Amino acid sequence: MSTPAIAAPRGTRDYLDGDGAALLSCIDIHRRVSSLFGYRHVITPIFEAAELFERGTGTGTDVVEKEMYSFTDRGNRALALRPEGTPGVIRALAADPAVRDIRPYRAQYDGPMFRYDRPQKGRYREFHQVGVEVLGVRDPNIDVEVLHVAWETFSALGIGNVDIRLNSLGSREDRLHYRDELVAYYTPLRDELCEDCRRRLDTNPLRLLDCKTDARHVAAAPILLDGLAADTRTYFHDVQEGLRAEGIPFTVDPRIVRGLDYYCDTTFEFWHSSLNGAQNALGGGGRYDGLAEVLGLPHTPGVGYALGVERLMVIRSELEGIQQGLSPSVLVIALDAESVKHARTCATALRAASVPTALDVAKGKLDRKFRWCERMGVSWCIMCGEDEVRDGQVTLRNLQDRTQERLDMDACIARLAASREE
RNA sequence: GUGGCCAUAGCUCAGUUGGUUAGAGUGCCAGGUUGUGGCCCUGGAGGUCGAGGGUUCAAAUCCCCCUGGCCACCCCA
Repeated sequence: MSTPAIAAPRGTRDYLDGDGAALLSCIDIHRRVSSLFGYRHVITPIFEAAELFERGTGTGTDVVEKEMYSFTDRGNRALALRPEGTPGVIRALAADPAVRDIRPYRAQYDGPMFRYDRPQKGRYREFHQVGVEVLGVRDPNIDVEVLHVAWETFSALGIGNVDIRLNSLGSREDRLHYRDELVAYYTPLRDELCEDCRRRLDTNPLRLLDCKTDARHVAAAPILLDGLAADTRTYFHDVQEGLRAEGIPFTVDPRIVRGLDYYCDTTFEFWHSSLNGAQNALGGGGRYDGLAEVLGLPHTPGVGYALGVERLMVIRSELEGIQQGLSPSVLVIALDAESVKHARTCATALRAASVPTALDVAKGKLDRKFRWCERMGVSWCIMCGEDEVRDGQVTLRNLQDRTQERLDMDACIARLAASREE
């Protein structure tokens, strides 16, 4: 009693009971949808060389500079818990001789990510992402396909009204040129800017466009899209045409610049009205043709997205009628010690017929067992006692309408299997 | 990393200007009822009042600090 209990670390959470099912349900749906589009599972380490993110994600980004879980192991290696999935997936795929020349290579992934940030609802230090990457091909139709997979995932999750915000950052040269333009525009205005913006002007000028307080300056600022070279402009145009042809709605938003260094050309975010704040996104992504080279790997163009599972869950929890996974749908109860064997046989047969079945052979009052079922969402009970063993039958009770009947085992199984399909 | 609100039973919450044994509802357990749960009755368990320190004769209550949650920033998923 004197030792204090150990709590879960700040910003982490336990997924118990229905929450665990809800998390897995989102991940399962994304796996199913992306598999339908031909995306192969890629599983990469949860920790990587810290340098992978310093070079890939970028040392100038908050994600790497302020939020990364970096540490050295007992062999004095500089490692980091992954703050995002893309660099690891690119490292694995672009380096592997068996797959790096398969073009395009469609990859899907999911799992925990880590960022040292101040926790809030829908924002944790350990959180989960699902995502895809397509490597090896630079083609607007691939960008469209990636957005299509995301769109189908939202649909399969039952999440409607997703707002796709689309932008193009152009080539690296376009972006550097635009950066200079922005600095030239903002520098004379320095004294009129808010404190944050003065800082951004020095550190990350693209972020000036995110400012809410200096909206009038943002409105008059030069627009990146206007300065794009002809071929990148055509590329962006083709992406938009492709989305229209696919019937995927989107909004072009020149302020979508993304927080990671490696993006070029197409970038996008997924917004939803029930998440607070304009900066709170369901997910995002874009094209990163230069990333592999920055990591010292052969040139490998790519495009992908990542979605925050906890944010998908926030939205889904506000929807009605979403089935949050399966609990056992039947409890088999042995009413006395002599009936345990009969109950076991019955449970085994039900599982063989794919009916989720829990077995209760413990002592205790029947009414407690019924209430246990109620709390667990179990809707059927099978009772085996002296009479049932004698007749080779079971008693099947419907816990919702409180009716029950004596049946042969085969009839009982057929009954339950049929009721599950409704 | 900055600012604001908050923390009492498993859950939802009372708790008077600081006052002696911290309550209610609900849930849980046992019995009334030997193999049948929604109502009723009886009894029971369950609290370091988030942690630590301070003020005081006396702290759930006032002060400090820490931890954690939520909200708004920063930023992102």
